[in-house]
Amino acid sequence: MNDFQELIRKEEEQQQRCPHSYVLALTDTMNVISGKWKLPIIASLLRGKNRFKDLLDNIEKITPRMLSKELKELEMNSIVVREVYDQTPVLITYQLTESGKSLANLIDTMINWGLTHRSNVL
Amino acid sequence: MNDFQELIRKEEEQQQRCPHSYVLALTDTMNVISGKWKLPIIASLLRGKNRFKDLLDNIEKITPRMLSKELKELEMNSIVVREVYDQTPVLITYQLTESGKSLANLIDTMINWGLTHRSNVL
DNA sequence: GATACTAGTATACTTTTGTATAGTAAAATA
DNA sequence: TATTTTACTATACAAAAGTATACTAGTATC
Repeated sequence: MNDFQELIRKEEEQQQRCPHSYVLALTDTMNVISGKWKLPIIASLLRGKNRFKDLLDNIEKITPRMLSKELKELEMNSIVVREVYDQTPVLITYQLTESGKSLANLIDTMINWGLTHRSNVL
Repeated sequence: MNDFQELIRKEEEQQQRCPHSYVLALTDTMNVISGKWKLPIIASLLRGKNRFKDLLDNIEKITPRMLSKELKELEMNSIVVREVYDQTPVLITYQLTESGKSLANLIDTMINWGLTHRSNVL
């Protein structure tokens, strides 16, 4: 293959690749939902559990270390906001942002794919 | 809290939990797409790359070990079928199943969530 | 005053996931 | 005959992710 053919091939390849912004968007989404505890935490928050202890009780087998770590990551990714109510005793809540709440649609799509896949495989 | 109250509380909690089949479906979906290389492989297959070498060349930095390992997992999960054409030299292709192809919709949903999230965060 | 609850943190460890590097067998090409 | 191509496998290792267990500080309750 000569240089010209190689150039053509590369250009064709470029056409087939999806835009870089799509790759970034997909990576962002994966970062938000991947790991053992992200989706259980988000699902619990969608159901209205919003205190540390609520989540700890609601999510089976999660340790405080993991819950704390994951909540921090979700906060950094703007999925969750941590709010401190300066009462006595202090009350701390974790609320989903708009982006966080909008994950419900994605989760639905994932559940639907999973259900269809199960019926395909049988 | 007495036993009756506890019972009521548990029943309310049950109502809030999503059906077990949904949890299974979501877990299935996560298993299919999680890991560093699953989505790049699926995306390449969607673009028509179907030989081992094609994928190896098309997916930046993947090693043959990982490609082989992931393709086997995708095959076990009925996302991909490996076909051996008994020519000489032998030709082996990896094709997406219907379930595999239908991941394109899920990927689109994920990209759209990611794009919206990026614009929300700015 | 002792115990319990909330909201976590600290340390050490195990398991899972991914990487680096080299090698194989069968056929095709130079 | 030597090198290249396809389609992988093998071994060892490093890094990331998750677990187990214990602990803390502040307040509240018995």
